[in-house]
Amino acid sequence: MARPKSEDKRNAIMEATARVIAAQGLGAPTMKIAEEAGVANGSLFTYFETKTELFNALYLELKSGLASAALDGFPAQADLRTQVSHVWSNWMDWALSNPSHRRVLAVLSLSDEITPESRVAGHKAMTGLAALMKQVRANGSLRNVPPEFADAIMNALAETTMDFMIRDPGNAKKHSKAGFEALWRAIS
Amino acid sequence: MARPKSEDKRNAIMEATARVIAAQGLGAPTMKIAEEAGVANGSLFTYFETKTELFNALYLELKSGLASAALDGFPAQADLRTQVSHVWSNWMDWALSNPSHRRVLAVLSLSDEITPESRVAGHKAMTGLAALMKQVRANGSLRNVPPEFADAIMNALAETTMDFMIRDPGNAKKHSKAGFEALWRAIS
Amino acid sequence: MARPKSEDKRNAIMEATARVIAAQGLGAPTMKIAEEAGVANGSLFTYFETKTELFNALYLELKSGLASAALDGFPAQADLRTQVSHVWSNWMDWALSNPSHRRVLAVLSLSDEITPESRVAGHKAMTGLAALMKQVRANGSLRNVPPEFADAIMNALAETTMDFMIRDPGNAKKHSKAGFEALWRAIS
Amino acid sequence: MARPKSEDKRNAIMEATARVIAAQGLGAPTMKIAEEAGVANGSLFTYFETKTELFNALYLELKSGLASAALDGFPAQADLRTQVSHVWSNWMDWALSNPSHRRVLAVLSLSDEITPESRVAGHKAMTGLAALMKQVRANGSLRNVPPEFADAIMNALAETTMDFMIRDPGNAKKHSKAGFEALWRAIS
DNA sequence: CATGAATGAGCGTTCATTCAT
DNA sequence: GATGAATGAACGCTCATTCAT
Repeated sequence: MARPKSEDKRNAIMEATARVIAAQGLGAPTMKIAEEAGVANGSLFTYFETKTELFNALYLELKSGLASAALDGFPAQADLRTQVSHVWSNWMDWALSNPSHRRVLAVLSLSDEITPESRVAGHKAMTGLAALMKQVRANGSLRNVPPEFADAIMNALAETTMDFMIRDPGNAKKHSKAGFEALWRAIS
Repeated sequence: MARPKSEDKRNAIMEATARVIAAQGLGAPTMKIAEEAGVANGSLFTYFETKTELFNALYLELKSGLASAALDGFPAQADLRTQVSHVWSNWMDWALSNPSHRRVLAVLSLSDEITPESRVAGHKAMTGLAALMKQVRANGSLRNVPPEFADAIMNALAETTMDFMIRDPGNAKKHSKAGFEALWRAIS
Repeated sequence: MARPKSEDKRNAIMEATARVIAAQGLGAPTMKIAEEAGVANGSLFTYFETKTELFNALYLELKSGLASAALDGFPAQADLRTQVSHVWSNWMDWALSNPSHRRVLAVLSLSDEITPESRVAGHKAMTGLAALMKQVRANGSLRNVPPEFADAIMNALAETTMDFMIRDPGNAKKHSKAGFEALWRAIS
Repeated sequence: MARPKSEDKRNAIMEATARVIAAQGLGAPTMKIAEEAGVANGSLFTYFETKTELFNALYLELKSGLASAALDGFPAQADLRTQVSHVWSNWMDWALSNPSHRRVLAVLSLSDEITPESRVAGHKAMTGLAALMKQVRANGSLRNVPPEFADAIMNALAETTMDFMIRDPGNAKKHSKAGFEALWRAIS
């Protein structure tokens, strides 16, 4: 499955997909995606065998982007609260500067076009975060719940907070702080 | 007055819709829904003028069902923590006994077929819960946060918890308790 | 095929049909016709077994109405030109006071829902006119053409003239006269 | 540039449309048209975005065909009667050799799927004829009548004559002559 | 490899007609 | 007989995917 000729074109298609999904939801026609990407509709299928494969690839790319943004400048030496807060801020910043990516990721996550394999791979991309969460759990109230549950709670609170920041960007800072405090109370 | 419109049939269609959405997501074909409901494809449109109308009706019904389940046996005299815990338990029970309803409600909530009017009506159905949440906010850490944010946090934690209960029903009780504790820490 | 209960209802349906065809052309849904007539959609089929039968009945009724209007006050003693002119005027008056009937008749005539039998019957209704036309032909330039041809020419010129009168009612009188003169020249 | 759109296929669709309309009237299903044309139902929409667009294109093509047939071999130097007679003959010949085209054109002209723009364009295609008609009017009895009225009369007589020629082809020549004489009397 | 025309299953919806009430 | 819900075949059109150029 060596990557085909033009990495550029592949990226163009992926970005176009994000744009079209943001605008029209799943059900985004491949024809419109191709047009938006500036390629012929048939060419799309040179890069992705099916629409489902394209969606899964996009899901993974967005998830990776999110994970790497979240860990950017991670303060390895700081105390736990600072570390979690750092990740939280990065996450919120990413959402605020890529609102449509955030929306697309939310929509894709809900879709059943995304295979279990992709979901697992998505979590793998979060490895760095996982380690952090592990510490959180070790020391906090979530000591006795499954790891995924703790992750999911963090994720859920983050998603909720992001939604509010995007909806009301004037108070983004405030919402981010409130969200973090709620998270910290929930998990610590 | 000829054959009257059958409430049974209407319900059958609604339930069939829930089942088909649960299985195939939005995009559920009206033809399959009709078949599943045991009526002719054309009959569906006797009860709901459009697919969108059907989806909105289902959204409202599920939302109302959830709300009334949540408030069932509400302990009006108890202290706040007990009240919230009661609602939480009801909610979890509902999800556990109607896992597909829960999934469908989540999917519909995300869809942009659901009109703003339906969303407002959906919130109206939650009036009882809203009053409870108001007290929670008044006394807790979410004092200074927009009401919708607080609601959304509660919702997010509930959804997350439900997912885990459904995924691992053997430990449902345990997950429910852990979820509630996290919630209570987050909001109180 | 004794006529069913209410002659009134039958007429109401017929008139409603004319109105709906005038507004929407053939393809007028039976449901809309029934509604317009103030009866249940199913009742329509008590009076007319099929939509086609209804259309044929309407065709005949309109044709008869036209024929009887055309012959109203026929000046049996007058000379030929006066007689033709009288019929012509009646015809034009009918069109002017029933423009929608005229339109519907035109549309129906073109449709292939109207059976050959109905067309023949339609001509029968014109018996009186036929006798007149026979005289015209006997004495004029159309001596050697088939009777139907002569009839058709008169019909065609009449239709054309009516269209212009309806389109430009301010000059109705003028158009009627011009049409008659053209007819008279063509046939005499 | 991949497979180019095939002019052949476009024509096949257009002709198939004419055939199906001739057989079943407007309401001709796109699926049947496609089948008749030997293409997949979806392909029809590669060539014509909507059924309406297809019908308008066909209308224009038929109208142009008629106009160019009518003016074929036009005797520019001859006297007026000869010129009109020439056009008349051409018209009748066209109808006789394309009876279904004629029927289809008649049906389409009546339909309200044909846009005003198409009608204007249709008239443009008739420019040559229009000039001829102008002379006819200038010198004849229709001097004081709106041009459209005169055109419509000519058209009506032509249609009537064609009908008879098609119905009774054995006497086509005779009918054509009789029709022309009636026309000439009417307009000269 | 890129292109875009070709394909045909599938969709939401309509509507003539039937039939239980 | 009147009613209007029930039926299911059709319809115009879309779109993921294939394939000739």
